[in-house]
Amino acid sequence: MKELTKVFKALSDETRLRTLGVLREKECCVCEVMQALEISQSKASRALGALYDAGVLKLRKEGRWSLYSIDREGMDSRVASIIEAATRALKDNPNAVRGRERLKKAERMEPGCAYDM
Amino acid sequence: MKELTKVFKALSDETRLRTLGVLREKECCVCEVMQALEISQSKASRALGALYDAGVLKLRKEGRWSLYSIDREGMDSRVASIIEAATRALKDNPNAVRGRERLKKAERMEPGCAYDM
DNA sequence: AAGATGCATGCATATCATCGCATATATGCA
DNA sequence: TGCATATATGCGATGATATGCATGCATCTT
Repeated sequence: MKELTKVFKALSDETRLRTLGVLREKECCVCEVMQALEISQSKASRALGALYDAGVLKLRKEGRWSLYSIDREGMDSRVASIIEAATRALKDNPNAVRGRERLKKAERMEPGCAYDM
Repeated sequence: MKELTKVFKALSDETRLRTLGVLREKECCVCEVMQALEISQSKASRALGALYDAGVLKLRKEGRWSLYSIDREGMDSRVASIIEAATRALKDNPNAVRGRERLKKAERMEPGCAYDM
């Protein structure tokens, strides 16, 4: 039960949901997420961390990058169907679509982001 | 997006999730929920109210009773698939099962509630 | 009409979440 | 080694949540 509420809590925040919407597309590093969503580095890092803690994402370290992706195989099947429903809901969401648009432009090295919102 | 986060937020609390687990079974009045989950009246009322506000439940007033049930038809399809995943996840959850067990007793104790009439 | 019942809600309060800022850690490169 | 980059996190301020208690309100019963 706790595991379930944890997942729902992770999805209950707009930043984190948008993050999931971007990861729907592909594995991302923190700096790609911050560019795609136009958010600060700490905000992106925390959003990813929360989704990771909830068991939704997996993490792969590569050099100085932390590469996050949806952990489709590792998830409990109950959680998996929730995440699937969530990502499907994000498919046509305008907000999520915009995030994925910006993701295409995002590059892997973009320091000291001034975005901060 | 806001609608989605609202639904997830509604599901991110143990009391509310357990409430959904009970409603999975049948339409319930507030007093049945409070007995099934062994929680206070105000807690039950608020849990139901929050799920209602999120668009997950519908409400039918009958005499002095407020009868809540999962609004399967009225829900947005995106939300519906999330709720379906959630209720499926609650199907075998021990905590949720216990709630439904107690719900059966609650019926006996409150024959005026729901059902019949 | 008076009392009981079922429910919603305002208030006070305790707990928790969010976020920017600054900083720590780890890695890579010259 | 020294410096830049990518990420994580401690801290503090601000805001949001959860919940018990008391009470208000509508409805039913007698």
